[in-house]
Amino acid sequence: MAIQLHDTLAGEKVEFRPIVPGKVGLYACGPTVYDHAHLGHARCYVVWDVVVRHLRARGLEVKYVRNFTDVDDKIISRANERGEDPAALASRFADSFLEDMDAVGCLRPDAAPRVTGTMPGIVALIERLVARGFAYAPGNGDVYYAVRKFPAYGQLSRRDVDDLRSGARVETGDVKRDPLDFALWKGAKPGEPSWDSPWGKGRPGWHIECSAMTLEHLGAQFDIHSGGKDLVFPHHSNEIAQSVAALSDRLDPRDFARHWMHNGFVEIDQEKMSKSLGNFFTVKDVLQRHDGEALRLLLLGTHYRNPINFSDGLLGDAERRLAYLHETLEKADRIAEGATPDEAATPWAEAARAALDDDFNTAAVLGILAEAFTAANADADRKGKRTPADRAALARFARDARSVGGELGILQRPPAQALLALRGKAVVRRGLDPALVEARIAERAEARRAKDFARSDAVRDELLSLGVTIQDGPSGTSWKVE
RNA sequence: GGCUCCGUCGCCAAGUGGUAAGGCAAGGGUCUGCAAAAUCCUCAUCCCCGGUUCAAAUCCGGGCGGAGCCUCCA
Repeated sequence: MAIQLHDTLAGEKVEFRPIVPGKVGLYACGPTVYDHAHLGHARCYVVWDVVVRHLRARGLEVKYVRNFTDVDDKIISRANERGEDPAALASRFADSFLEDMDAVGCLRPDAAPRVTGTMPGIVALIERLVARGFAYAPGNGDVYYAVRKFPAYGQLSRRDVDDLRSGARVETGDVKRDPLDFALWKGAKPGEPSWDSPWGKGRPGWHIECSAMTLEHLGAQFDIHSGGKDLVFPHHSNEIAQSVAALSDRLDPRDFARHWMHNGFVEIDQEKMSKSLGNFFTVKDVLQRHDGEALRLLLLGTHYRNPINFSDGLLGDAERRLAYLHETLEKADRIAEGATPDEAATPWAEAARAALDDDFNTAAVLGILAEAFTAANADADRKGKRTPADRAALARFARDARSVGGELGILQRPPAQALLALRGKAVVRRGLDPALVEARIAERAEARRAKDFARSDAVRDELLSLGVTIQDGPSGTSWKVE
């Protein structure tokens, strides 16, 4: 089954063919670590995580590289505001980022290079660009890339250099030869961290780091480069210009990353969530009150290229939906215990994988899962004698649900544990005391034994007013919180 | 101004040439001491107008509405 992906450079969906059969090099632009991760980061890295998981599930050996940008204007200014060392601040937020990504179920990348650890590579690449005539040093300690020298500039974003020029900001006293030229190296200003270079002390520009890090970890040419839609221009356009000019003689944009994938934004009230607009939620804020797997489920409910609106209500829906999935799995496990599933995968699991083959259509997969879960529930609740075949079918369902779930990065915890975690967050949101709830339920059980239904219903109503819903089942009464 | 993209049931959301997945909500059953949960049934012709085609939500043209990029940004 061929994997299709929407390639920004091609402008359409194309068949994915690894450069080296069986192997994939994937680079995702990582965060600039000057603050905690927000939901936009969560979405983006959850998406690339699914890409990695699915490619691996299809038998491909994936090397996943995601960098940390730990040298940057904003890091420096934030550090100065707080009187903190920039490196320490960046390192602190990098740790915070990893913690958040773990919480939403992302696998760690195979390599996580940092700009501060890539200086020799960056300097070498800039030297090469200067030597090949694509970059120039005006003599003030800066080095710029000469955009006009690169014929394919703007191809990724389908922009014409002359159109860009008319909109470009021209600063007075600029040392750039062309307003579009961008900095590869910035001469050090007082009080800034800096590194030695042939042009004096300074630090790299924003874009060159990725060119250097991909070269170091994935080679001159690799399969997939990914990032948020907002990086198409200028960041990724500039990366192409740098890497291709430095490393390819024929100057073909394809000689860097074969394919480019970009994810859509998380929006709040139909507006892009971003730090500059101030309308962002950090992952930590959200996970304080909600479960990471539920957030992940919400993020996977929309195709990765489309915008996704975020609200508490939608997250609550996802949370209830996740509880349903785990409850169903728990039920299936209980019934199927000890049964041996058929080896062959269910048709729906194959359909789910096929949906992932088609540009990682996670939303379609969730639709397919929904039908499978409904059917499993119907089976599990059916009255009467259960045959070995019934139990084998549920065992197969549970196995395949976890297998498909594994490609999405969900449903990997034991259901009971997940349900407890979900309830735990709900308890926090409601400010409830679980011991008190349990005590009231015991009281109600006693009333029910005595057939005192008036009293039992009164207890139930009381709990309901606290947001606690109870369910009487064969093995006792369970409860959950809205 | 240039360049991308989007507009599908009350809400969320797949589908991008072959006659509208799925979820939530809603209404009606089953189950239950009553509930809850689960399950079953019901529930859209795809922003508007033209065109291409045997056939269009899907392609083309024109509107209207919304978003993004062109400056830091996932």
